[in-house]
Amino acid sequence: MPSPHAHARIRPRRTNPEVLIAAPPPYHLERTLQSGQAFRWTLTPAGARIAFDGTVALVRSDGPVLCARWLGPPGSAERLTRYLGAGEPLTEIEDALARDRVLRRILPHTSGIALMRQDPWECLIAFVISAFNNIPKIQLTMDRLSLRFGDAIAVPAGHPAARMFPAPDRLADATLPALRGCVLGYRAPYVRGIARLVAGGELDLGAVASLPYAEARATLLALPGVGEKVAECALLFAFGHREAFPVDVWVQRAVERWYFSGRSVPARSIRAWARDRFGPLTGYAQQHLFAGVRALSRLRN
DNA sequence: CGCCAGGACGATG
DNA sequence: CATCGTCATGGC
Repeated sequence: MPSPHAHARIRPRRTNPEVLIAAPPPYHLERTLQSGQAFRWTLTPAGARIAFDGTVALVRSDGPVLCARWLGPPGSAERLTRYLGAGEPLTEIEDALARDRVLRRILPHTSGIALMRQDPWECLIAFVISAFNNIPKIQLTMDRLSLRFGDAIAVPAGHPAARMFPAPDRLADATLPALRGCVLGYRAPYVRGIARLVAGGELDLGAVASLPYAEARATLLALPGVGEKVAECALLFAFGHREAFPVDVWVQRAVERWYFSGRSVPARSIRAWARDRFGPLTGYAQQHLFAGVRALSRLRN
């Protein structure tokens, strides 16, 4: 007859151990997750949660480290680190950005934002959905797609059920009404069109990832529902091309107001200007301008 | 209720 | 090549 103590010893542990990920200051987890790069995170008092890499990651910030725990099968700390941009040399980056008079003023409100390295497929679809849309509804659509078409991930009792973002073949086989049920609206054929190209092997996103910026950009621009802005977002947030500079309405207003005395400048000119002005930090400059102008807007309203 | 949303697309000048 | 109306639907 085993004692209660012995029983406790052989009982499998209910939770995976925590993994510590170095994220030295100024790295700022919440700012990074809320900077409009990713749309499938859930922020809770216990930390930020996402279905990622075949499991569920729960991450919280604790000083110079991130404490990560997998609620599903054990995942890869290395891939999570890369995803979160925790290894980015932010001190060096922000010191350089602060030489710009505008960014120097913005940085106190946006410092710590890291550029992420998301999954190209998911990121590309997220920004196709982002077109003529608002952020809460982008999140809603991504969640509904996952709920309807994604694989379930087993999590311990007490945690909300989780599903992966659906693989390309899942969306390729979906009917348009089913996709519209995920509030995709008029973008449904775009999403399914890209899904079919990937599932059919005509578009190899892994191969695109090894292309230089200009060629990767041209490849993305040929896809349905992908214009200049969406392509730049995928290039910056998933493919790691730091010279990308997505110009949305917010960034356009910010640049026109803060650098061009308020006169209107075409988006193409702004991109060229940014690349010339910020060089290898172009993508970071954009991310701080976007976060900065939105923070100021929220402050006024 | 009316306006808006991290734009893309096709049709016109 | 620049401009312009249109697009589906939930937030706010």
